[in-house]
Amino acid sequence: MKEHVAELIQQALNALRSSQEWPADLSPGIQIERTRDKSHGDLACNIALTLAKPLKSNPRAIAQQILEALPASPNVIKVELAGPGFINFFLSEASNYEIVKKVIAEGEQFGLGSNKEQRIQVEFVSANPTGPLHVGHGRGAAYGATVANLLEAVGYDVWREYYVNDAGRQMDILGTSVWLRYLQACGETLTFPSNGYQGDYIADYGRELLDAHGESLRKTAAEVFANVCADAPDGGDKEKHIDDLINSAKQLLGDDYQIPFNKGLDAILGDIRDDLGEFGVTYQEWFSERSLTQNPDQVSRAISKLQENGFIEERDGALWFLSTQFGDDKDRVVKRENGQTTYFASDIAYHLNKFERGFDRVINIWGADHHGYIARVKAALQALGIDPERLVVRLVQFVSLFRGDQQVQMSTRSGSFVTLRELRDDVGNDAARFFYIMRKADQATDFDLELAKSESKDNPVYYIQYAHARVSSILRKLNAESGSDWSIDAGLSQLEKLELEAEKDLMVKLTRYPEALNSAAEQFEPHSLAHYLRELAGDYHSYYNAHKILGEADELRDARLALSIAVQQVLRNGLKLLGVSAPEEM
RNA sequence: GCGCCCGUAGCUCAGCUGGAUAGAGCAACGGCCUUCUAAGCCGUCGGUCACAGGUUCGAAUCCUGUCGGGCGUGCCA
Repeated sequence: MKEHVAELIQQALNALRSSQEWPADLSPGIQIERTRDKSHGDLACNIALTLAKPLKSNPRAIAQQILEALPASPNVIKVELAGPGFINFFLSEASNYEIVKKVIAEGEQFGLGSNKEQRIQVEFVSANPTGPLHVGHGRGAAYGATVANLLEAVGYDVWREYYVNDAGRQMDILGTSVWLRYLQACGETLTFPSNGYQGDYIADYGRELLDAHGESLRKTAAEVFANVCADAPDGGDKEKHIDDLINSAKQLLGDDYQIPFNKGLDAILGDIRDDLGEFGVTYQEWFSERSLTQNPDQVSRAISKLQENGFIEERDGALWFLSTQFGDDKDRVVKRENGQTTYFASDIAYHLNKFERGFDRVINIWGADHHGYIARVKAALQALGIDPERLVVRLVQFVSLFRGDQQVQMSTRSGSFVTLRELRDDVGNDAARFFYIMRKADQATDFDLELAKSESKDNPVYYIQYAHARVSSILRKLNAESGSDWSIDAGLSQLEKLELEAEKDLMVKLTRYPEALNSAAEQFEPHSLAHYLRELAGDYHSYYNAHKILGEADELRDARLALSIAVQQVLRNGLKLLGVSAPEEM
């Protein structure tokens, strides 16, 4: 309908231009808005206000001219000039009924966009596979999955990807931790490094390794700790201590070092994958960081490419990427003095790889603590000749858990963090998915566990689901009472019986769904869709409470049922995109 | 120090990218069930949009500064 009215305005402008009254090169963008106040009609256009300056004329006078040039339309019953120069459109009742027919006809397809022929990659979560996901990762998971769903819904070709950091020192620490636990399981006596992974699950992996491989990987504690620097509690350096242990493991095990390393990696990654799967979060690809360095070595190639383009400089034996030339705060090391490439170098290679795979746009969803990386990654893209605008980075802020007004203390360091799985077990997947995305992602948020679990209108998830279930409930009762003397077609042919203000409001709200979906997708802001659904549910609850459906005359009953089913359909479509179930009964 | 994000009702947050009289939900107070689920509905109360300037027909929204809060700022990953 917005498009229709915009078209009317466009025709009026064309007419005014061709009649020589206005300059021909005038081509303003036409904005049509929904009015906030009903006395302003249904739709409003501010075109006269924006034209006031270029035309050097009074906005009301311009609006008057447009109004006179406006072609008639069956959908518009009245057009008014109001306020400083707004043109207000009052739509016909019939135009509202169309939406009910459309929703019913399109069903699950209602609101979906057509193919936009653009490929978008969405990379999200990408937590290091060194332990279970915690509630912070959960927000990234819910947000990323929903953004991907929304983009897909409006017509983009979406590729969901998890970047697996399966290379680098952290993973070596993990592999070595697993091996040391294995040695303990074999009966070796040793002091576990203070900087190793302390979690109980690591000890489980050690035991499983013993079950699977017997003592083939066993070395004596004395050998392992032979040339290892003292740990911090013994007055040494914990970083040096763990690095020495890693080297010791690599030397003593040779190729077998891969066994405990992969044991840790596979077990944890498998757990993460299960966790996300249960949460309704799936990927097209789990992209291995290690694969970047293996035939061909894409990290070296990326560095060479930067070098060819003249953005690499050697300093103090290390290779630096001159990111300051693209607005970064300081230059960044890509290859260390010891010859090892940095994590950032892998990141450059990964992003080059993404664009070489042909994605038109790439969206990275990162934790807020990574925001310092945006400038340097964009700098690298620019240096590689890729338009940095094609990379969108969205940051997800932290989550604080509350139980009522009591904050749940969490600290990654002490290992007392709450895992995503614990959260899901506690409040359920639906509430978790919804609560995670109901706030703007770039804003820190409080997650009230008590509220998420409560079965009352205070809980927005239940509130929306309940509206959906209510419609099912009516239909159940209808079937039980009157059997089959009802059909949706009968309802659709009686829509003119819907003359209540509340019914019009509902229909207008339904027409807004595609707009809400589109805007949520393009802005990467799923929270706005969540708000929309809550409003729609609220309108329906009000309506339900004030007006009977069953027991009214057949024509009216059928019309109201059709409207109810349309509302239910939209609620279901929206909830599906958010990853929340739409129950038939509560 | 520098960079990014934020500041809207007592609380948690929206505000359709510059529009008309700033909106919801909690909380508080007062109503509504012999009627399709009261897991709900209706009403009342509540605001110097942190502050000060600027841009223009028009600013919570854009620009500058101040104050206050969060995060980041490794030859770590």
